[in-house]
Amino acid sequence: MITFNDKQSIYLQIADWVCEQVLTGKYKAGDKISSVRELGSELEVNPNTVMRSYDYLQQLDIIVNRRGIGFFVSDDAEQKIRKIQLEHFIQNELPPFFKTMNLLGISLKDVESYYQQWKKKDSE
Amino acid sequence: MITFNDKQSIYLQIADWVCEQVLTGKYKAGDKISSVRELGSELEVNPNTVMRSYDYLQQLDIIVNRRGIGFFVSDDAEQKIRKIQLEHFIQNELPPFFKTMNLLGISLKDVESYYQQWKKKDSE
Amino acid sequence: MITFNDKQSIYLQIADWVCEQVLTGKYKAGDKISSVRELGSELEVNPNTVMRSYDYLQQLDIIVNRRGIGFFVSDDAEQKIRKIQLEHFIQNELPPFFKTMNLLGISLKDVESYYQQWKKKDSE
Amino acid sequence: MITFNDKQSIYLQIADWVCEQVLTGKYKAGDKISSVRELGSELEVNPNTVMRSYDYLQQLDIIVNRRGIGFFVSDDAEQKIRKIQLEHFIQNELPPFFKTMNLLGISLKDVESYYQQWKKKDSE
DNA sequence: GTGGTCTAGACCACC
DNA sequence: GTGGTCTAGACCACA
Repeated sequence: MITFNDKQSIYLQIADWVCEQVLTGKYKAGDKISSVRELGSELEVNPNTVMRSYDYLQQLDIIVNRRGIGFFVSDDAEQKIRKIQLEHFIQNELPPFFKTMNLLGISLKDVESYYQQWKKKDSE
Repeated sequence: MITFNDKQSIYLQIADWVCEQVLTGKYKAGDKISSVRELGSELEVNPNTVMRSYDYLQQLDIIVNRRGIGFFVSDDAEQKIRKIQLEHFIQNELPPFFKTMNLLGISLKDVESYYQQWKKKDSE
Repeated sequence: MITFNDKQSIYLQIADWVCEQVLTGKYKAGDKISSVRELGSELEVNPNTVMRSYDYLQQLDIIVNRRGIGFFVSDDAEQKIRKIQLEHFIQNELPPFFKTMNLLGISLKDVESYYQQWKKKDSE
Repeated sequence: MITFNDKQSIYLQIADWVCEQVLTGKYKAGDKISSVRELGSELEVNPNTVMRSYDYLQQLDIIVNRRGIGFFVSDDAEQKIRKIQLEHFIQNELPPFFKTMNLLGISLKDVESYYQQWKKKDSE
């Protein structure tokens, strides 16, 4: 379901994955998300780790907890995620991305052609 | 000389910085680079940390050691760096970059306009 | 458990020892190996030194790390080790060995008789 | 003239090379060997380093110094070298060599075939 | 002067 | 509990 990356902590990768489900519409506002135990066993990860992801998402008001019932996608989750990720993308991802492009002599046209290739692969 | 970032370990940032010096031509093939002690005191960092960077670069054949004399930029350092970084960029940076673009609904034109802004800032 | 040799750095001797455990089947693919602290106190060596060994083995894909859990013998560790050591033996050990044999006038028969003696000692 | 190896100190490699010249008869008992400066510039090495080699060989009574004239191969140099190297070979080289053979499953017959190959190459 | 190794001890994030 | 990084300081061999 997720293939984990070694360079980022697992709980953040799980949180990102949940956000992705929201952005792609697989999780909608008000939906109940998998329980900590479910997701833990599914991903072969310690439930504590999943709990940490949910804690993190809860702090960002992306999910809410109803005691004894489970975690639910909050009403404005999608907007929140969009806002947070867009900000992060522009401030923290684009500048080093552009810097690397410059250093390696990669033009926007090059990026565009890679983009076309990637879209093909992705749609397969 | 370098302003360190909290998200990556110092020794990797030093290694990256050395690579940047090579790519921008400030260090050329055969040049002696600063000794671990020199660079350590210059960056206000422990010499062991610099040593770790140099170790790392040596494994990649980007720098070589001459016993008792110091570290030198290897002959094909620039090619090596270009190859490694280009590969990394295409395989590990572009795909998640495109994925995020898609998720957030950012087009290549958007990226281009950010690029123009960034170039202005950079040239100031 | 290991008696260290002065001529090679400790961290490399530890790495070699781990490889030996794999080659002799004491560690099998997927096994968790001792934590850096465990092995450090067992060998009366600083944990950092063990860490350096593990770092080295990890670069060779002989062991892998699971975040927060420990180091594990990688699936193809034995093959990797065999390949690396065989290559090293043939390219870097045999030629000077033969050269010395020639210079000192030692024949293969001589070597064989020493071999028989060594096997006796070893089996005691 | 010599291609230096990174794993051993240069002065020992130079000393080994001198011994080799004696064993192969290129230097004979009583011969004057290259001066420290000559050999230093020839090998592109600091004269101090060559001096250290000569010091080392002098301690072993393999060469002798005649003040103001130079270093000379001592009368029993060849025997001395043979004795020292043979001892070293049997005590320090053979055992780990046999151990590696065992671990990697290499037989004496394998070694013999490699030996034949090596002799061919060497005689080219 | 150069690197190379090791120790001791600290702090951190993560599982 | 796990590894990962960094510091401070020491000692060594080498050029």
